[in-house]
Amino acid sequence: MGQLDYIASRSAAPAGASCVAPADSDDVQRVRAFWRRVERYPAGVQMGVESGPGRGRRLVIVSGWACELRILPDGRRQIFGFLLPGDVVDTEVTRDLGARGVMTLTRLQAVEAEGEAADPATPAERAAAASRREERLYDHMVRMGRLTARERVLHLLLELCERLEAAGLVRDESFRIPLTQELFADTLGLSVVHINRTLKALREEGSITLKAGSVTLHNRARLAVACCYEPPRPVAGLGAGREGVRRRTAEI
Amino acid sequence: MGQLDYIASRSAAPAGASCVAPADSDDVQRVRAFWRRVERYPAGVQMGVESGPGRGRRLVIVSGWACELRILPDGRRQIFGFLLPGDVVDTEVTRDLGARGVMTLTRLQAVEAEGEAADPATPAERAAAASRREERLYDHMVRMGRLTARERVLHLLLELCERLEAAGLVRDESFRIPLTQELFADTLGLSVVHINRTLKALREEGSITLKAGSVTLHNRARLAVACCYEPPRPVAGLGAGREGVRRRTAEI
DNA sequence: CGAGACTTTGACCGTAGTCAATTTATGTGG
DNA sequence: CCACATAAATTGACTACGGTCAAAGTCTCG
Repeated sequence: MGQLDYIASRSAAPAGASCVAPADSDDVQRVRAFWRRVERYPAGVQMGVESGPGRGRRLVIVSGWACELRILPDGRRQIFGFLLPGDVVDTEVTRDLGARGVMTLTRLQAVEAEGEAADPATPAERAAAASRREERLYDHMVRMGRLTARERVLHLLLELCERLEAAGLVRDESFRIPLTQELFADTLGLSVVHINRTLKALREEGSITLKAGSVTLHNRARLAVACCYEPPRPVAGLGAGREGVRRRTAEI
Repeated sequence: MGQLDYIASRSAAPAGASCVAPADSDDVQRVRAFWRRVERYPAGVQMGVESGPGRGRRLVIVSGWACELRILPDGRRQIFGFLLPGDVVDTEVTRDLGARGVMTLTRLQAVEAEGEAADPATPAERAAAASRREERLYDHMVRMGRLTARERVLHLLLELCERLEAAGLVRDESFRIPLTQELFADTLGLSVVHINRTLKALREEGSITLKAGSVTLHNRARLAVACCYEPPRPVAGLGAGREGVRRRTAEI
């Protein structure tokens, strides 16, 4: 992911900065090579359905959002999670149909991840990424199974903020969020109307600012407590005991 | 998993069958060797917390149930899924604390999976198992996010039936289920009281029989339709297109 | 038989869903 | 730059699914 980092830091440079470096420096060559490999997708399309030789690829998102989802036969829709810049879209698993689809939510730029050998990510890094991804699935289940509407929204926003921050896409606790309320609803297992009211309440109580596709979270620490959000553990860390185990596991 | 199969078919033999094979046959030796390796755990304990050299092991469940779960700071509990005979408990991931714990629900027997080399499961089989596991996580999200209480219960029962059937633990569409209503509730994101009423309704409408820790599903095909349950796809299978993609992905 | 865990039931409440109409973007073509 | 078309956001009125509280009934096990 060295190249992505490189590009990211580049584009993060102040817009007005003049670039007067020699046109054939190493950097310039690398950037050009990078952008030549970038693929573009429009918003609202399903990824990874080309069943040709292209399937089974691992794409790294450079910019834009996508989501993993399933649509039930009767039209109900469930979104499992979002794919943000820096995340890997595994087209292999994707074509696994009924189970899970991947859909772009915005225009998207992505580059194919190099093969195992050339991949700058170490096996340990890959494993860590997979582990974090799985943990996000668990978080999402907790959200839908045990949190109230208010908590669900906050919990999701905190996760997104955290991840976008890692991608350098958060400035002053605020970030762009290309989600309609319908997408929120299908993600959190709520109705659009209720999402609307919940957002309204959060705005009115001053917890968040949300307009024109940008969110600001006011006092993340407080919000995290309010919705049982725990930031992803650093790296290793040994497990602590947990209470609350019921004694008898009787029959039904 | 050849050994497990072997044992399973053994214990499935009619209870009254007399065993008069020579006491030192190959089979007998193998069975004895197998049972010598079996570890036993009581019900209601957290697995994989021993942080000694034992952690990071992969145990295959021989008999009994366990579940993966998380407990929130305020006591709310969410169960992510169940581990049944034949499933692998990955103690490695387990000690990853706050994220996910594994708790036995009954007395449990398990054997340590052999290392990569000696493991009779091919890499492809392992991958398939991992993929099926992930798919179950998606199923569970759909359950909690988009299904009604009635549907959630049916959907879960169908999944368990399917899996237990694969393990040879279903007879005449019925199987033993060591879950309290509280466990059901914490799995499906509902309250105990509501689980109770939902089960009552399902019983009264004749969809299921449920008593003394055994369930019978009446007309699985019909029930599957009633709750949008799709049995796990065979193996490969290419993805079909899916409709319902919204046009514009506007801002919030 | 008694204790504790589990199940069941009733009464009542509240969060979230549904339906439908209105308002506000966000485009798009002229 | 404006008019129109369409997607998205809002809002109100009403409903209902599911939660909470509390009490009583069952089942198991020591």
